[in-house]
Amino acid sequence: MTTRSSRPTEFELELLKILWDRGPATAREILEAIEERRPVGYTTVLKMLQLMEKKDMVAVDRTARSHVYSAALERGRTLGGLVEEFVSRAFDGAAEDMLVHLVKGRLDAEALERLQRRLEELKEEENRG
Amino acid sequence: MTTRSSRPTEFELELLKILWDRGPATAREILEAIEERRPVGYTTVLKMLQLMEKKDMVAVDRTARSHVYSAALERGRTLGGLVEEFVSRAFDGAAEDMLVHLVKGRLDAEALERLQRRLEELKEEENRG
DNA sequence: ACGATAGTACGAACGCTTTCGTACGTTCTG
DNA sequence: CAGAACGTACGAAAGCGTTCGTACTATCGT
Repeated sequence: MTTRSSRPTEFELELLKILWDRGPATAREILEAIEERRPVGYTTVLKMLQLMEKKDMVAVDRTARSHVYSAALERGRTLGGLVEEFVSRAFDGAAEDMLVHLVKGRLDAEALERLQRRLEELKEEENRG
Repeated sequence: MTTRSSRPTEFELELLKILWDRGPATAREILEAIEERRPVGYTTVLKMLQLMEKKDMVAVDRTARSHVYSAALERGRTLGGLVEEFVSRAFDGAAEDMLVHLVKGRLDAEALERLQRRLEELKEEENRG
């Protein structure tokens, strides 16, 4: 029975991405990472982390005075779940329909080339595995 | 000045998709379409449509007693905007990273083939346009 | 030693989406 | 034509995510 990995909200995902990128961090460090992009209060971040702990989205090391938080959800699985949900919500699960939108306007010719190569690799993997 | 097409919420998108698929419809018809999947109250749907009218997401024809609603947002533009937002939110805009998740587990070998052909077309379009 | 600084905990409120009850008007039907 | 059935309008509240103020405790510097 696979663990019911809960769906992170927007803010939760923002925090998780920071933890995935930078590894374990204190509330203040996380705050500073967020503040590079937008203003936010320290207690807001802290509260969020506390709520996420209750949801088992982050783990906390309380040995030091400044608690150290780390992501408790696996990156690939979490993002995969979000993609899955989004495709189902917006395209009734038709991943290919989404692809068109993804390519249109977002990828130039070079990116398309790279993408095609990547697909070629994935296809071979699929043929093997 | 590109029109600020507002982002539909989950429920709003559900209604829009029904209108895109089936064309103009009354509240009751829309209700029935939703009820094929989940229970919902008639006035809930109606209220939603009224709110969406205020946001210019649907247009209403009030000539008949049963008002007839139709989507006021263009399908491609709306879905494209949602994709854009999602990729930016979850992958910091790296559409290719998302691709991997999309392909993994969701697309089999045949779908990959189709996808590659579709990409080929898109690439040619891009070369021209 | 004690004021300043930095940390945690948490209640409370706000905004947004969703949901429905209720009031009221119109149309159909026997 | 009276009552049922069907339709719209809308206030109100519940649920959720986010935000912050405030209270409290621990540590640091002089």
